[in-house]
Amino acid sequence: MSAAVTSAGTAPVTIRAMESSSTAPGGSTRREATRQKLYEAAVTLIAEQGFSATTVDEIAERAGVAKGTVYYNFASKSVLFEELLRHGVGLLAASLREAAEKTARDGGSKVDALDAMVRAGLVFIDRYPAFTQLYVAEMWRTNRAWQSTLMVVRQQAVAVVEDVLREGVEGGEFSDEIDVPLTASALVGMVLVAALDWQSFQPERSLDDVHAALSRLLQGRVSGPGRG
Amino acid sequence: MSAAVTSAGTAPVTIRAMESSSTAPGGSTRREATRQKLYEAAVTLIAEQGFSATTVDEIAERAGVAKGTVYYNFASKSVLFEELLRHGVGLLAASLREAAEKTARDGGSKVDALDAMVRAGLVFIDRYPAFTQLYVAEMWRTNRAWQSTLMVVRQQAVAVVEDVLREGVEGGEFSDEIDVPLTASALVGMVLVAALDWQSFQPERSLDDVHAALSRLLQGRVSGPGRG
DNA sequence: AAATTTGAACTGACTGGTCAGTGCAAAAAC
DNA sequence: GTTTTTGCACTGACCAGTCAGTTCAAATTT
Repeated sequence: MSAAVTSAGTAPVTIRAMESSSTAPGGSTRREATRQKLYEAAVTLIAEQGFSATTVDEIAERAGVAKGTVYYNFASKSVLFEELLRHGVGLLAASLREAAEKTARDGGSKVDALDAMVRAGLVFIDRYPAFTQLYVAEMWRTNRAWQSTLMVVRQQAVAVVEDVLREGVEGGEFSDEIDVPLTASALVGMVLVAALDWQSFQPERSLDDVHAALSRLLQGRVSGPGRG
Repeated sequence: MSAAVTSAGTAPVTIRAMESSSTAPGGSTRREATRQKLYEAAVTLIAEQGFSATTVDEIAERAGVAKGTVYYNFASKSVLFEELLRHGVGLLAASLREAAEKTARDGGSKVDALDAMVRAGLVFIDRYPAFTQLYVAEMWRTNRAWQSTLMVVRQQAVAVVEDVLREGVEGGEFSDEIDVPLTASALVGMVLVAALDWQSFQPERSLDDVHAALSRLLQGRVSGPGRG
């Protein structure tokens, strides 16, 4: 095994991008706009073709920017990709946490919180389908340079689900027999795959429709005869 | 009930089992052995690195074969990959169908059938983790040459789940309100993601353990005492 | 049964092309 | 006047696919 983690020495590249638009602290917004364009170009291209099959020239062209600009803004193709990952998952995690917290504020149960998070997940995937594709495609790869980035990024999202499950167990709402990490994974997988299939094969269906079907599954309302 | 159906009864599925003898025009055993070696080399490399990042030279080297041999046996890199996909999903679909049919023969309910299929899925992923990784990574890509192969291949596996759900609805065991295709997707996703996370992050856990956790979720036994 | 032929299977150096990343002078934006 | 972007030529590595030549076991001939 080589495990050649060569140049881990470089200074951490500034991870701004997320809070972009609001309150410019003397910094240039122009640069942020360029980076944003590059993110958007890269995310769709990589989702369609994969990282390796996507060229920097393509990204630059779709972003309407010169190739040199890509390298002025990002140290390398992989760095661009890693920052894109962090950027996207940051949005997702924030959205999930927001959904869970709102439910808590409104006095909802933990199942309600999970349900709200399922919906938030669907909304996110509906809004950023390319990012979701890309995430799924790269998540379980071993041996990749950005392995550690992915781990961090995954944990950020899954942890929110785990937290709600754990609170549910502690509060007696969920059986203390449940396996929190595994159940969280399974729930994430349920939403992820159902949503991707929805986007890919039945894009005309409404979000509410899909949400209703997943809610039913989540709440164990699958068994039992129909009204006929 | 369910759960106790260990893999003892199922026939061990070996990759070799698929082609073995029949349908060979030249009837050469040597050639089949070479192709098998190439499949095995390709599946792990592509799972690790992705299709585009994996070179034909690497595949040949790992298979212990010259590069020319790859092209003697397959028309191109993509063709090798497509045949690999068909090969693997054939095994999975057969395994799922077998599990469902055995449950039916034993007079089990449809929930039992689903549970048996969850287990069969886990067994498959446990045995061929690389194939599973690769499948997930390529499934939802648009724009790829083997798009149609993937569709066929996906349908082969998902259809088995859909069939069981549909039969369950018709027999009154499941609510006729459920959305069959979407629920099937969600169930597949649940198993897929939970299993991949298991393999990636907690490989020391037993299959029974993981199966038990998923069974609980499947049967809606998540909510605790008090039925909050 | 030894010598010879056959051809499927395999080999690996080679080719034509692609692509990440560089370098830099000039323009544009701020 | 500093920061950012542009445009474009260039390099060096890498890679899919090719092809003329080799291997060897079985078939055929002697």
